[in-house]
Amino acid sequence: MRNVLDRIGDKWTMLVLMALAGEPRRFGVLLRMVPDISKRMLTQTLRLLERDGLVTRHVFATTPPSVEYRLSPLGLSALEPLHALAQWADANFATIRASRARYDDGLARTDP
Amino acid sequence: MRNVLDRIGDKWTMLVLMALAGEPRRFGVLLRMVPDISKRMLTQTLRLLERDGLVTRHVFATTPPSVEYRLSPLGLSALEPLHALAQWADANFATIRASRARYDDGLARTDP
DNA sequence: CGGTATCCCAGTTGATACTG
DNA sequence: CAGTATCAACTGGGATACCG
Repeated sequence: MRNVLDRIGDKWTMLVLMALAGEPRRFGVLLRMVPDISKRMLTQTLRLLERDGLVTRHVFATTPPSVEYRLSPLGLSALEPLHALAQWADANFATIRASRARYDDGLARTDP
Repeated sequence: MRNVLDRIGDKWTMLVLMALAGEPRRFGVLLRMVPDISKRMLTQTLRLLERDGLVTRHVFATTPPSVEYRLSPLGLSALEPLHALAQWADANFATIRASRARYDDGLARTDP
């Protein structure tokens, strides 16, 4: 189970999964959708998701070639708990930011 | 939001949070509960959770001193989506393992 | 007991360049 | 377009030692 959570919890997986929600996307589109991800990391993340069976890869023999990635049913099912988490994060973002500011301020005032 | 998700998605946070579910725990207990975590990492994780307001720290002036950590209401609320995710991981662990094996086997057979 | 301070290596990532 | 290859830089985190 650690293995599964580790994959989902890595820096890019969740973002990629969410970028694939709804529609299948092409490589280049994903690259533009996920902020700051590099080709290298996008490729790696997609391969790992494919390996885990969360994403499927479809190559179209056009020129230039286009490759589409889409969520498998398993990948789709993962989106539910992931959305719940994202919603939680979104709902409590401000609170957490405030808590951080208070904490950091507390350190700053007692130390210098 | 990335900042929030990054914290939750790191190697230890989720494990520590879940170890704190239900009861408050002392430092040493957490150290033993979370497999393979070091003092250094446990301390760091707890500080970050405290900073984010998910965990509160309570010092008891006994000898030797004891320190208890407990989930704040915010931390408690985080547990819900986290449990949903853990349940998903648990439910699909076998499927994913199988997918990985199939994928790795496919690579192994076509390459050597 | 519950930390903090250092050191340091291994693995991850970003940049860059090249290819089918 | 959709990758792969290579290499340097950065960083997480383990090991270890010491402190209140």
